[in-house]
Amino acid sequence: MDNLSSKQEQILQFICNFIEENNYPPSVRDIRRGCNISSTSVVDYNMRALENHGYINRNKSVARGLELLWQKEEKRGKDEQIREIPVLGQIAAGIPIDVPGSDSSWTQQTEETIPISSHMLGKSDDIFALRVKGTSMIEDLIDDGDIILLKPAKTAEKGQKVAVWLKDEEATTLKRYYPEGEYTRLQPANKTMEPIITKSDNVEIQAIFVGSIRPPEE
Amino acid sequence: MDNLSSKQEQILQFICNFIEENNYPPSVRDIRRGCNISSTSVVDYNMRALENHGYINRNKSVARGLELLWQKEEKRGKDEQIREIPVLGQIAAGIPIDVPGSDSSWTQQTEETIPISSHMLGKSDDIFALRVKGTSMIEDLIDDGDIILLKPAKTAEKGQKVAVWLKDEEATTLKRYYPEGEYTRLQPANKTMEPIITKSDNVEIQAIFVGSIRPPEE
DNA sequence: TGTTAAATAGAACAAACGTTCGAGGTATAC
DNA sequence: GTATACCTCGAACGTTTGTTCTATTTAACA
Repeated sequence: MDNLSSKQEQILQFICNFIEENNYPPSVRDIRRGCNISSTSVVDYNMRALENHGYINRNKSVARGLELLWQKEEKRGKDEQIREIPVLGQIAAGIPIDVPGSDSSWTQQTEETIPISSHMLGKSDDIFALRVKGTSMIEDLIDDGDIILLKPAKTAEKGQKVAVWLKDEEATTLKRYYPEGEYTRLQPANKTMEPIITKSDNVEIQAIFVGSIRPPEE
Repeated sequence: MDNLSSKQEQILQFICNFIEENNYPPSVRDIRRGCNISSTSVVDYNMRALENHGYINRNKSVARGLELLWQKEEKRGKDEQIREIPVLGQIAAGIPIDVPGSDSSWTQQTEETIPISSHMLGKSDDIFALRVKGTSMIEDLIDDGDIILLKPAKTAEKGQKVAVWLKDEEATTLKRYYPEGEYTRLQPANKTMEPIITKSDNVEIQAIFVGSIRPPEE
């Protein structure tokens, strides 16, 4: 907020408060009263300045045809901190199951989105979410019903948690990734379950696990 | 939306759209045009009905002095799904350290809040968050820098992840909880670390781990 | 059919409103 | 001083706008 006189700042602030309170913009004369200005033309004069600086929009000769382009930092900040992450479906953390609509990619349809604070997201803008079915990753604190955040990728490093597409089985599953030459071991994080060992060219990495959100138990 | 004629519904919808588009409410004559109504008095007539039903507020003889009390389901829903969870500070997942301002309770000051979709929260309204320092819970997928969600509690069951206050040490730490008679074992989820074994009456349970949010790596 | 209430129509009024105009004020620079 | 840029003041004009008034149409019902 620079280039503004104290009066212009005051007017801007008043408009902001007025709208918040009344849900409709103030008239020129409302501003005159609210800011203790003696003449409507002074208000007009300063509003013109505000308009030129891009803080407001004015709709000529429309009563209260006022649009606030400027927002207080706090408010704008709050809005920007929330990103809508699409929940693209489910993924099996257990016996691989066919994911509805998965022709080796999820990016078709979105069931729903969940708002996530961008605190928790990096700058990556292609992160998506899946709801976990099964308990094969229970020891990695990924339980049935959890929501996991994934970043699309084609390759992964040993030990990483990845969503993989098994070509032969035509199924997708979430496992730890252990490439071992000709074969690849997909290791669940659950002692009661056996790893999946399959030919490496049967495995197609879809996305890498980057974060999880575990809904609290009641 | 009952008790409304189709014309009243149409007007309500128009007002909604108009505000969304212009950021200020429509005049009676705007509504007349927008809804193909022949007379302003018809608009007034139906607006009066809307006002009586509590869908809008009208400010007499104030141009565009119109307040929309009714909101579309979708929009209202979106707003309500976000809850601000306070991040009350840090907790050691490693060597217990004194948490700033912790006289066996965090509920004093709030550093910041993070917006969490209420999808991920139960109905509990006292959940708070802490930022994890240290890697003692790394095998439980709680890493340095993670944000954990906690529910205040005085007791816990064996094996649960809890935030405990160690009276003698005057320190707080996040560990798995294993009460073993006279002594209590606080087990880190990290093979390279030894459990803390201390007298049971030295342990004061603060909160139970209910969820975690792991910010994705870049 | 006639009766009654609800809805519509068009016109008009008074207030609210955005905007303009000319005159004056104040400060800074020359 | 004078010039100039910036701001203030009060009044006024013409439009927009909420509201009212009366007359007319429509719908429901007996």
